[in-house]
Amino acid sequence: VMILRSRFLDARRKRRNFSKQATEILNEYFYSHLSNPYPSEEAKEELAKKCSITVSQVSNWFGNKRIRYKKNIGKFQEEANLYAAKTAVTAAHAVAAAVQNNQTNSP
Amino acid sequence: AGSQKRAAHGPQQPRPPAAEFPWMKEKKSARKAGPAPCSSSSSSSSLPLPPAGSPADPAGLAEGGGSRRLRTAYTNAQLLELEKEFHFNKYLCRPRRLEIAALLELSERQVKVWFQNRRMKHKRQRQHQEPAEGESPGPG
DNA sequence: CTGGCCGATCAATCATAGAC
DNA sequence: GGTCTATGATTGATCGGCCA
Repeated sequence: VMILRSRFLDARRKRRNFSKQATEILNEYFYSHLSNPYPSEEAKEELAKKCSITVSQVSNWFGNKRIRYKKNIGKFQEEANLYAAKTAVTAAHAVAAAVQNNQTNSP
Repeated sequence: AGSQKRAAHGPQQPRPPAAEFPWMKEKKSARKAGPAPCSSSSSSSSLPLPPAGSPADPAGLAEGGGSRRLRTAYTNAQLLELEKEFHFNKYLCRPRRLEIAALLELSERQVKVWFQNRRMKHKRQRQHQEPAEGESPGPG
């Protein structure tokens, strides 16, 4: 019975999935930073802007994504493959830049 | 000494990092949660009595390092009292906390945590209210 | 050294949207 | 119309840093 549902005041009553474009952007970031998928406050703001959602929603998305990913890595293999391929190109550029930076900055 | 990831050079290996990074390991051991608010005249379950829903009672087997304490589902009455107090002051002093804890049969720690989380939520709600003034629940 | 607060995060759960 | 999964939001509780 919905008698004391009590939750009738929560916002999660009616939620809507993010746009395909937003999910794409978030996933791209997530899988391109799989070694440390913890965007900074600034990065969150940037993502929020690009996805047309709030910073809190970005935080929620990453929080859910991290937990669900590690709880079922196998389930995300396909997705990981998909975005890994997409980010592979970008990664190559990043590596190149890193090498350049590494040479000019040796420990 | 940089922490470069061990990326195998497999041109024909579109295999994802599949590697398990530190963040994938579980954290927050989450040990205790209900240290019993030392109730003298209470032989019944000191734990937050489960509502009609009865969200299970795994607390029974929550001992020995390794067990995960489930999130305590506070009752409507407890939340009501906590919110009432929060409306009165956003911060609690120790004496007051003691009272609330005893009254709701919660530990001081739980009351403290509840207020902290509440304050954070309060702050968050202001963020979506200040930037935009036109707010209408719109029953539809 | 102790204790409270803040900010971020975790982990479980709620409630709904979507697939079948 | 109903079940099962995917997904966003909520929230009790923890971790680390800061400060008196």
